[in-house]
Amino acid sequence: MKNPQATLNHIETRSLRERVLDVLRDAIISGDFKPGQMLVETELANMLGVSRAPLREALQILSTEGLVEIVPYHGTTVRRLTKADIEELYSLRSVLETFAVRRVLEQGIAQHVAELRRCYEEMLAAAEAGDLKQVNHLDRDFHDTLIELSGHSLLLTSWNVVSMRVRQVMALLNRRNSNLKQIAYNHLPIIEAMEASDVETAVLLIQKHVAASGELIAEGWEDNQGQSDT
Amino acid sequence: MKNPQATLNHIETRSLRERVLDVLRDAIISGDFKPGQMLVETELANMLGVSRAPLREALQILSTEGLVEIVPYHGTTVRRLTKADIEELYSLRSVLETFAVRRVLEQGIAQHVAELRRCYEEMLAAAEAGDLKQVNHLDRDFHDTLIELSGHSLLLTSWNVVSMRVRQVMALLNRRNSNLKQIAYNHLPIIEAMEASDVETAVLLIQKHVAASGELIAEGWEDNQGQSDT
DNA sequence: ATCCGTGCAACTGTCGACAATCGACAGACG
DNA sequence: CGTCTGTCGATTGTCGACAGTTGCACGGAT
Repeated sequence: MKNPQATLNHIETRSLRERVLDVLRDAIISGDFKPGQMLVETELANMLGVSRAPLREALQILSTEGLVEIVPYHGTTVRRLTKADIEELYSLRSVLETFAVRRVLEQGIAQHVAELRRCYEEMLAAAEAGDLKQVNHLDRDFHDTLIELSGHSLLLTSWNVVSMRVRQVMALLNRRNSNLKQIAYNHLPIIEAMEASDVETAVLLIQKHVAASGELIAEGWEDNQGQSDT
Repeated sequence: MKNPQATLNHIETRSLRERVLDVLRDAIISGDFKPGQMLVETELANMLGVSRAPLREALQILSTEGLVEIVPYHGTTVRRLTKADIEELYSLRSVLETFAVRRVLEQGIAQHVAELRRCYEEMLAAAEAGDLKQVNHLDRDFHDTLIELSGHSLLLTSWNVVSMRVRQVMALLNRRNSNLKQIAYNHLPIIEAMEASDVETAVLLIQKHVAASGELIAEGWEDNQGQSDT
């Protein structure tokens, strides 16, 4: 291809199933679909302008990802999030991230940690600009990057499931924009420990980091938080 | 209901999708479907006597479970298992089981560990009877029980994905029936450490246990092991 | 002989229609 | 009045048919 025109973006060639999947997942993760909400197939299909076949395939996938609950002949609902779920979510998250830290440091490629620092710098900048949304995004990015750097594809897929639901929790909570800079600062010690290849300190710090936000959220969680009334 | 008759067991009411899913999953896990093998929808549908709709839904699920690979317009194949996959599988498995051990011991309910010992006793009995299949089954049972005892449902679902693929690896390898009793004995120290509530020893032992079998398998693994030639 | 289009066959992707299932409600019966 | 039973509406489960895409074999031009 000889650059026939500046750039013309790819036309959507992904299957309907995948596009439907993305739309629904986003709606759940972003909190547009509330926990407990009924997802009626014919309704959704009409809304999205597709037939029920690809829609159902997408729902099956969401089910295995734990985002929706399918009860045979009774319909699909957005999965409810109990306090116990939150506890499980953050405890497993801690385990996975700990594993990732160890793995990244075992490889000992300094360039990797540099990428984390770049995340941090951007997060700090966004925090100073008071951009809550961007801070949240970069926060996610930081943790996603950490997992990716481990170069462990199976870990990554497990992580994705956990990560999505964490995002859902955050969205339902609309994190009161507490001290943004503090959020950014919290990541610094972790990076520094990793730069120093101090595995045990890094592990301890990330566990504390995850546990702290987990407890903070679980503390004020009502089991019917952000729940649909229908 | 006044016990009209002793008991009559429920008739199969599960959806076709679920039943198809189980059949396909078993075929893959047991090695009947070889890695790389093409899974043609129309063929499978005819074999199973169902239409393609529920079949496809089952395939989508298998895809998210990592057992098959769906390439748009090109078909579905049983996922290949490379040496790197095995390494990832066993390393994550180690992490998950370690987490489970900690969690079980934190709860400190002695009755739980007793259940593990029961598994062990049965395994030993089967080993002495020279029943390879039963030993393998109880080996699985031991590790599944460990996870279940943690009472962590999210961990359990993550585990299931890992566990299934471990079973697939074992099936493709048709474990040479080495010293069966040795397999059973290997579990004893873990149980004893747990009974003594010696968390760190138990963790160390289970990590060694998993790492040992992982290395043993990865060592002799050809990347095209048990692969379909089609 | 090689290269390039063209049609074909084998799939997968999508759709609309029909069947099966369940909960709720109303009505019959004791 | 309570219990059981039949019916109904809504929703999911399943199917067969059709549309779209891909790779490949075939044939013609160079």
